[in-house]
Amino acid sequence: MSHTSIDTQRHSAAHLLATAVLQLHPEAKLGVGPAVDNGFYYDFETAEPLTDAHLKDIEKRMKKLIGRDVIFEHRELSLDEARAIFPQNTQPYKAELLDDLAAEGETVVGIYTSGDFTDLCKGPHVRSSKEINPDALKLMRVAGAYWKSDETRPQLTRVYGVLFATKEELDAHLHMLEEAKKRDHRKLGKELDLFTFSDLVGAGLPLFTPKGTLLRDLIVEKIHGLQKKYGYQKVTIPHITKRDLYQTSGHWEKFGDELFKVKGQSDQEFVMKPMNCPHHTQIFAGHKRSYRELPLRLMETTTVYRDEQAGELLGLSRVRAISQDDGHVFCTTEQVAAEVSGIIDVIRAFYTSLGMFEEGKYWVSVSVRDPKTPEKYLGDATRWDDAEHILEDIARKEHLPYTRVEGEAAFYGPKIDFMFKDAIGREWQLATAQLDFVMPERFALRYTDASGEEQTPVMIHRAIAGSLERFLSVIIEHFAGAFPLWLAPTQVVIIPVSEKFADYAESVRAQLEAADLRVTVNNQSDTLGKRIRTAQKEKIPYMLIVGEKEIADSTVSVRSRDDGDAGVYTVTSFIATIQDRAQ
RNA sequence: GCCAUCCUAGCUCAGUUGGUAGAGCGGCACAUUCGUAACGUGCAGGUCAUCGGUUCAAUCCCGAUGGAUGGCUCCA
Repeated sequence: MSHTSIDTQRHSAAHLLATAVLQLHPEAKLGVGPAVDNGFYYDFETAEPLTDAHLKDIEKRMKKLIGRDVIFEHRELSLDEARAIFPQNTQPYKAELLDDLAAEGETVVGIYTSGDFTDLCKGPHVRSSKEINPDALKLMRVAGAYWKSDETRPQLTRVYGVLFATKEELDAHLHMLEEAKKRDHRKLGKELDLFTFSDLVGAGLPLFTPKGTLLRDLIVEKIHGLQKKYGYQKVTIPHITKRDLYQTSGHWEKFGDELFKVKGQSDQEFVMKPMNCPHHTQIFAGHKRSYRELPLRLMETTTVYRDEQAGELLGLSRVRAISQDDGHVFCTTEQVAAEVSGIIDVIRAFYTSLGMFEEGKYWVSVSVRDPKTPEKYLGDATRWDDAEHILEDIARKEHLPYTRVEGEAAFYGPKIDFMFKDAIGREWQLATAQLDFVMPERFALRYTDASGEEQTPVMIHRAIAGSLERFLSVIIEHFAGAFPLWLAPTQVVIIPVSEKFADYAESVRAQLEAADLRVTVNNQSDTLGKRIRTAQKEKIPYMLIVGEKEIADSTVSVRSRDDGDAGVYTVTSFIATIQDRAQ
């Protein structure tokens, strides 16, 4: 009977994992092995690389150990005693941890022994391995991981396992992973024909099909509609620029490696734009500005290009050509709070329309400086303090579920980021509002205030969907491809029972199109059942079946993607029923 | 970029312990004209990711490159 917490069991399982690996690789050098969400891991450096093929054997050995009633015993040792157990030559990582502890002023360290395995460890642990349920344990995969998460240090092999209290919980977890796989946007993007990749075009460069492009346009139009009353104006900028722009903005120094370089006929070197803000500042700088023009709100949906590390790319979630619904507000310090509130209004309205703005489905990061590394941020400290306070105040007033996260600020200012989860719980930043006191200064932006003095405006960067690619990946998974009516690429498919009713189908199509609905007719010679199945797999919200019965009184038989048979409607009453949800 | 695994038809996947390959779905043709999740028959479609090496012979073994996946690092 176990009275220890599942986290304790997971941590102990990590020790058993190390024990099992040492049986196979007595020379293995050990890193660390903590409990994590749903399980545990341990990092190893072995002479022969550990691979997935070894997992079965290791898992079997772990289960054997569990059955053997291994007792976990705790001891406190002096540093020197511990160093004798973890000598530099055979266990350099443990030895380094001991050095770290010594540097922190520790004089005694905790040691746990379980069977013939001894580890440097604070605990706590189970008393006996029997407290762990072997049927609820599974090793999942191996992965590389840098020692101390530092890419300049050696890379160890990390073995991940999951552990629960019961086999039922393990099965439920594995089932959840299966379900998540089914709604993976990479799979659905292919099945629903939304986007594709080409080896000839390159990694991280998605190609959007007509349906995928429709989705993008619908999203962008929705955002435009919601923010109409906030006074944004569309602008257009070229996709390349001289490097001078980023040398002035400060981006060159920080992100030079990730810029795509472009050369023309002259020696002049251009770069693909990795962001739009510097360009937008030059629109502000285009002529003398008065305080009467502020806030000046510019926006544009446009693509930026970033040479992301190859290993970082992931479907649409992380790409090299990133389409942003990017906006920049130039305003006075006094206007900042109202402007940010307005942005949050739009974010709230937009995500509410998708059912994603619900408690527990998102959280908000008030991203501020890391006080330990002030050199990473540009601009003077007082302005930073003010800006961070403004954002936190707004988050509080707007009742957002926010957390202050140190070290997440951009180098030019603090920000509010809206974080949403995908199908398997990975979090993605979508909407954002970022304050910037630095860039206006660097570009020497000025406006004339009411008393005729020149002043520097504040700049606010904002995105509602963020990266359209990332946004699409999240909503494809959120809806498992079954988009709400207004977002469905095809909203209605008309299925005539047989070819004899094709003319009627066409007349129904014309009526629906006149009502601005996106409609297709499926006239293929497949059976009715087959065409319904096809529509269902394409996740088209409504199927209208028309045949002899319907022609007689100008009706359609409605089948809903989500609820099945929905009854008979006249064409006009069907349109009236769905029209509100269709736009 | 790093570690590991992987790449066979448009898609999902079999297969060959080295003798140049198959299925289902999809596509096309014919047939069918059907009442709420798969009618039937036939055909087309692959230098087995690319390039190089070993070999009498490579889709299979080795290497490089490209791409994908799971992590790590990074993310304006």
